[in-house]
Amino acid sequence: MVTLKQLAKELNVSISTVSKALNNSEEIGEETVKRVKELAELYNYKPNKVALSLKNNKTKTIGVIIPNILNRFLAKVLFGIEREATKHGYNIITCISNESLEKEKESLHLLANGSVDGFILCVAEETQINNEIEHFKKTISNGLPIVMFDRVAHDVMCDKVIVDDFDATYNATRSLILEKRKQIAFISNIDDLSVGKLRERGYNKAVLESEHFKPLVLKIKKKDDHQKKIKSFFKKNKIIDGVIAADSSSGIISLNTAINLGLKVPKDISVIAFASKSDSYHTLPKLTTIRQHAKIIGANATQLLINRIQNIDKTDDVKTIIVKTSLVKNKSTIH
Amino acid sequence: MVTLKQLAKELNVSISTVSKALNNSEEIGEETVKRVKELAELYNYKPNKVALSLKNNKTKTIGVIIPNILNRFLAKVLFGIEREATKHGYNIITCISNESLEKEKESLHLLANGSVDGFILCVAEETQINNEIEHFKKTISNGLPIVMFDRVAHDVMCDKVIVDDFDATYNATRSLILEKRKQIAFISNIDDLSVGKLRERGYNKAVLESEHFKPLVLKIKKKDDHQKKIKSFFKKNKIIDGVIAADSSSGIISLNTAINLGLKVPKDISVIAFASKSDSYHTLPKLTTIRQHAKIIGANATQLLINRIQNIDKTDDVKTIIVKTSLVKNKSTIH
DNA sequence: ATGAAAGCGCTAACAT
DNA sequence: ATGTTAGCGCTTTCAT
Repeated sequence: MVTLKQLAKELNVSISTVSKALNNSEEIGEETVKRVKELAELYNYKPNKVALSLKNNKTKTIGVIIPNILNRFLAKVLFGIEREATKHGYNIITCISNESLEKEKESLHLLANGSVDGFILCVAEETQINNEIEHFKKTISNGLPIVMFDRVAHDVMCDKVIVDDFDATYNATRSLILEKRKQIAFISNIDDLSVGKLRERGYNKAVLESEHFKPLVLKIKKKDDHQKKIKSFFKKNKIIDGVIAADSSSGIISLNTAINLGLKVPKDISVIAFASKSDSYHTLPKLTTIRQHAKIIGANATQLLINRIQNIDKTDDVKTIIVKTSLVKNKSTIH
Repeated sequence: MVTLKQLAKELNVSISTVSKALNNSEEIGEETVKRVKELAELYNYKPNKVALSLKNNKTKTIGVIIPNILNRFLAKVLFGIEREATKHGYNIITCISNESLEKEKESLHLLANGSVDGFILCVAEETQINNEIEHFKKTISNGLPIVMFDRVAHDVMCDKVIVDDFDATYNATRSLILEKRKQIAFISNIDDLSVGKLRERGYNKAVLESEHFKPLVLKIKKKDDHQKKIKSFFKKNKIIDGVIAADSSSGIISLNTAINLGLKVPKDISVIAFASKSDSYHTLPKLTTIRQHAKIIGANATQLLINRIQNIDKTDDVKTIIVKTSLVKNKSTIH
């Protein structure tokens, strides 16, 4: 990479002249500007990012810490973050916590050495279970803003972007009740997460407020064989004619298992799941899904963070944006 | 963030003394080292990454450019890259080209300003279609090494990590032939990609060398309705009793569609797809898959790049690592 | 044992 | 219109 120094030497002018010329300063003569720019072009000069970062005490880089890149929702949020960040001239450094508190702490720690201007993160499962928040607070008090999305730590004062999980699940459950379903089950493999609990509560509310209904919940653990669990759940509870799935995998497997057991979908049983569009193609009939608008969540989180970094909002008040879900009806439900 | 300067001031010693003390230099007195370290600990001092990068002319950061983060395989490779990079003290800056040549060029260009020490990338679809390679060559000649994985540009001299796509598909097709299948179809939505073509050729070879067989290929475009395409393909070609899918989506939809059409799997029809373990759970019976060991691919690519950055291999020869696939047999095939 | 100074690449205030 | 200098935070060589 060619530097100002080298250009200056070759042009027999000072470094600052070159710098000013390239930055279109009024001070420099027309002729000189032309010569400088031509040589810079020739050598494909680009200002060294590291030097600029040091000078400005800003890296134009965002640290993103996500628990699991194989989760479609999280991957999509990352996509949204990347796009929005790029739009504003920011790069993203991605760390994957793998749902581990230790790795999350370490990532936060390692990047808090001037590598990034702030963080966007989704709290790791282990962190939520242990309810640890000190590392977040410390980072913020060190002057590095954090924006949390989806799974958030409520006791940390920072900007947040969340989903209306409770309402979404409540409404989805209501819609199955209106289909005159008799026994609606709730199936989840994210019981440990804040959002998993919210979804269950939304389901419970809808079920309990209609007096003829009783909750019926299946919680699947990571190590379980999902297919087996769901199959035996269905066999044991033949009465089930509706499923609300807290995650895409549970939704897809539920529908396919129902069909495997000889049930007609949606005649005998309806299925709704938190899932993406492409997930809905993985069943026949296509799955009715609760869409979380992951890309928008990512974009919102990024905007919040950049605002805070650039201190556009002079207020110190933290903001919480709630991104509304949409219930996208396909053929796995009647209405 | 506290700096050496601040520590020095507070301790009434020079900056270089502090620096040396923290780096366990022999030159500094025991007592001083102790005082310095204690204060550094107290203030949670961390060497500024940007300053170090400038000094060392090394960022310890890798630029990763992937075409699509929603592709499970690519996400998994990214996971492998992140893990291996972290292990070696490297961060990754992720850019998503979105299969666009322009974005790929731009990302390469933007990060070639000292932001990263080298690149790991998977060539964008548009780049492969247009067969553009100048931007890669330019980057390399600017002194930034590139490692390509999966979809590679053969005419660019750089390290590569690829999959044995041809052999894998050939062998998978052979295994269906040995099941005495009569008409094995090949279904792909990645026809434009180098790996898609390799897989088709592997299939073709297996089919053509057994004289009783004829190739039967369905190519799905991005904009198509995958379910409809596959359903009508099956309806038009009732003779199909085996499917080799070049991608997970085609595999899952093929199997579910077959069942939807009343076929028994694997009795009436076998399905094998390039897909991951979790994909195999999205069908009943579980899908027999060709596994690409994405994490290993990511780890290998990272090792190659770090070796080159650190010039551990003094040779200039470029290396190509072929990561072998595994055929993981589940219940969507007989043998 | 400690400190001063130079230099990594850049910008900007301050000379000339 | 052009140049000199200082400084961002750090390491390291070279004084003292």
